[in-house]
Amino acid sequence: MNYSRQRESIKEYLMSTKEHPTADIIYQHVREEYPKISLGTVYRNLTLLVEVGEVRKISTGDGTEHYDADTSAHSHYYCRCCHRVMDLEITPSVDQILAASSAGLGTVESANLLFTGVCKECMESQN
Amino acid sequence: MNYSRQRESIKEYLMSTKEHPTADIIYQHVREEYPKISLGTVYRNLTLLVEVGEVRKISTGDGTEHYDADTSAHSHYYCRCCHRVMDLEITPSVDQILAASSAGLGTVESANLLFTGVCKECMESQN
DNA sequence: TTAAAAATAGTAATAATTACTATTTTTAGT
DNA sequence: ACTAAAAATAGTAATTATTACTATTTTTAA
Repeated sequence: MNYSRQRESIKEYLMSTKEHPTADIIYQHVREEYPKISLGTVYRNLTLLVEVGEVRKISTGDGTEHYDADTSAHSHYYCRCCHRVMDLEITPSVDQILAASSAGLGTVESANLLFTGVCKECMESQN
Repeated sequence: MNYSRQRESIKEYLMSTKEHPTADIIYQHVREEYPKISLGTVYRNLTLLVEVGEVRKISTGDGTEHYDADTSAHSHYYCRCCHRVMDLEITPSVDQILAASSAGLGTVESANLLFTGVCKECMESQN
């Protein structure tokens, strides 16, 4: 994998935010630095970065994928109302991961725990 | 929500399988009983059933959603090679769920733990 | 039995993502 | 620095999953 400024910019933006943005949001931001970048480039690089483990993909089921440059073990909280993804410090316990990998299933490359609910802000604006 | 034979057939098929099928697979199966059912009907009913809590949606990030009529607390193992979703008996611990709901985030309606890796069968066929 | 409400089939539309290709950028060796 | 091969890009077209729309059919409750 060769260096590319566009990929660096994508990484930089992702590392600077805690928003767990979608490909399109990332595109909009990177466009400020590289106005000619194409959405395909964003997608291709996100896929690459996920493959080499520098970025995490978060699937909430809301119709589009979210991305996170924080690859440390942590979980997420998804609000089905405002569609935001927030960090949680808790992580799947080692017990659980071991139970899975020793269950004879195969390799376990990642374990993601996703909580879904309605966040405080959304409840206050009574949706 | 009124009764419909198509919705019953969807539920019936989902309850009969452990395959965690996608909307399209469900469509193909229900079509054997109701050849005129449309894919839109499958989608609409799946969305409804998820809303009332009779069906679980499983987002693996493989480009399409998977569905499961087993709503008991359990986790899943996803093989990124053959794209199958398998059941795991382990569930997110009560501690984790409480930690999340008491973290002042909002309501916690569901907690899903998803393991991803390469399953035994796929490793044997050396992919 | 009947009329209102809900659901359906069939089709069109949308939105996210991937594929393709000619051009540009990066890299490794000179 | 110079250059050729390899990799990456922009721009666009194509694909795929999902949703929206509408005229017709089914379900339900009186």
